[in-house]
Amino acid sequence: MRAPHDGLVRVRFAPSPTGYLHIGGLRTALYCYLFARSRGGQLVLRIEDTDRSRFLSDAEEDVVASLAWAGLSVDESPVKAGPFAPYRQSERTNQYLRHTVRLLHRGHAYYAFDTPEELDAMRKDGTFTYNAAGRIHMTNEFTLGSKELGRRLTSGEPYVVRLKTPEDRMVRFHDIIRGEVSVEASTLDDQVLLKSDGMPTYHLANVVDDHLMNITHVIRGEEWLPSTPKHILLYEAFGWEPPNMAHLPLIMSPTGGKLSKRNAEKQGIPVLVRAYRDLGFEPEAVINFLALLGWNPGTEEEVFGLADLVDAFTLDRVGASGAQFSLDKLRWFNQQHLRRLAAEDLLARVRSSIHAHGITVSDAYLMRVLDLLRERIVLAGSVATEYGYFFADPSAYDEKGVRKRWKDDSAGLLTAYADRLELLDPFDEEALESALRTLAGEQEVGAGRIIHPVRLATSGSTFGPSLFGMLAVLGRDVCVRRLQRAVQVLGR
RNA sequence: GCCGCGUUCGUCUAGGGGUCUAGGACGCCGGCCUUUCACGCCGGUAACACGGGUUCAAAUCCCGUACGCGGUACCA
Repeated sequence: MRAPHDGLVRVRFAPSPTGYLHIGGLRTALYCYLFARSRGGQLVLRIEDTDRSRFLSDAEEDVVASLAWAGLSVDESPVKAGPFAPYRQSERTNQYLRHTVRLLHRGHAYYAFDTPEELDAMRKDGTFTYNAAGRIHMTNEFTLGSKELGRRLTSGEPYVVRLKTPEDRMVRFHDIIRGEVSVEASTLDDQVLLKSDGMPTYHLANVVDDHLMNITHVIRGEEWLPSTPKHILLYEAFGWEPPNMAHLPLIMSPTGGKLSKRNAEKQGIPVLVRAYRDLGFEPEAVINFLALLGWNPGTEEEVFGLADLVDAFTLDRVGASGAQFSLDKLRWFNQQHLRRLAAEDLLARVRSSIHAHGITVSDAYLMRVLDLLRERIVLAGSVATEYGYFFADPSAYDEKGVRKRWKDDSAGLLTAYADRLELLDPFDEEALESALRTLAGEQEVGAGRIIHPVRLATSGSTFGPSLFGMLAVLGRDVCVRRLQRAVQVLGR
């Protein structure tokens, strides 16, 4: 089955605005993007807002913002317009109506009047399927008679339109990732196409729009695989050539199972794209991680920028089995990407997260801090949280550290060191170190006897970057003040 | 229940009949470096779900079983 539009590849990402963009949704969008771009094709963002009861008004905005944050550009979207506008399904209802009528005329669809309650009751015993065998027991075009049908239709009684599933045949299609997939038509439901509120279901809207928008490749999550045969039937009913299909494996939680919001957050894994942004993750790292979750380049290369991914990506290297999300690995990718940033870019990234924490510092100072921290930060957002002592005096001293490092002679040694710092010139790394070592020599103690308490006093912590580099950045006044304060607080 | 899709180290994966005593990465463990914690470097742990075929030969092909996941809505 070849798509009709030779040459130009057109892919669509079609989220439903029922919530903010999920990390799994971003992965689908990414694969759509990578495939489209790697083939010199186009990417369309289409909003599938046909469920009015679950509609969330700012979800679309979040999708657009999240894609932009991730660096995934689209060629056509509700906010960008294009030759196939509108791109919100709620604004295309006339199309769905028109096509439903077409199906009705051709005998591929029919009117049905069963209420949700009646349907529930039928399904209670578990064996009911609304198909060729089941529909003769229901209230519809086939069981009502033309007079009653006409009456109900003209009197405005609520109805749905269902697809008339063929009785006994195999429905087959080729999936780029899974190969040939086939299912017996009798196991399929007479899918509702048009709901009683006049809106189309996903199935109808999706098929109609993909066709009308010249989509050549449908790339979506595996959860759609079971309903694809119904879509194939719809394409046939319309007399259209189906697009190429590719069903992506699902992202699973670290304990297996769907990476649902509840499931994931219980394990400390954010699911919303905006949460990764707020936590200070690098968009390229998130993208890199997501790309390798289900796809691999066939080489041992792992760190990719978006452009590299576009160059390397092919759909035939996408795996078929679900992959568990791993925060550890994401953090590793984040660190890799952080390191590749030019100094100014790193500064900009950290500056924005620092501002978000209400801290103000000069770029010059922050740059010096970053020189010290560059190799150790995993997350831009962690500079403000884990290395807060560069911006404010420590509010507490690590308890375990105090027990281990604060000795009887600490107060005396620190006081002596503080005195020397007052006079130190120049106040730089080298001078700081030699002053400390000189003091240690005079007092006949190991340098560590001073180094550790000094770190504790100036940072509140037992670990961190090179001590003397840190003191130099902090500056004379801050160092002296913190040393004296620690002597006061920790005493002896 | 029924339908569909999957199954290589704990995790992401390479491999697609002989080159597999199964490779890489994350994690974990050890060592080196070091004032600390990281980084870096060196080393280690650890996998072909099971059972039948096919074949001279199977992680690779076929069938079955088990397990996992998805679907089974007037949700997408």
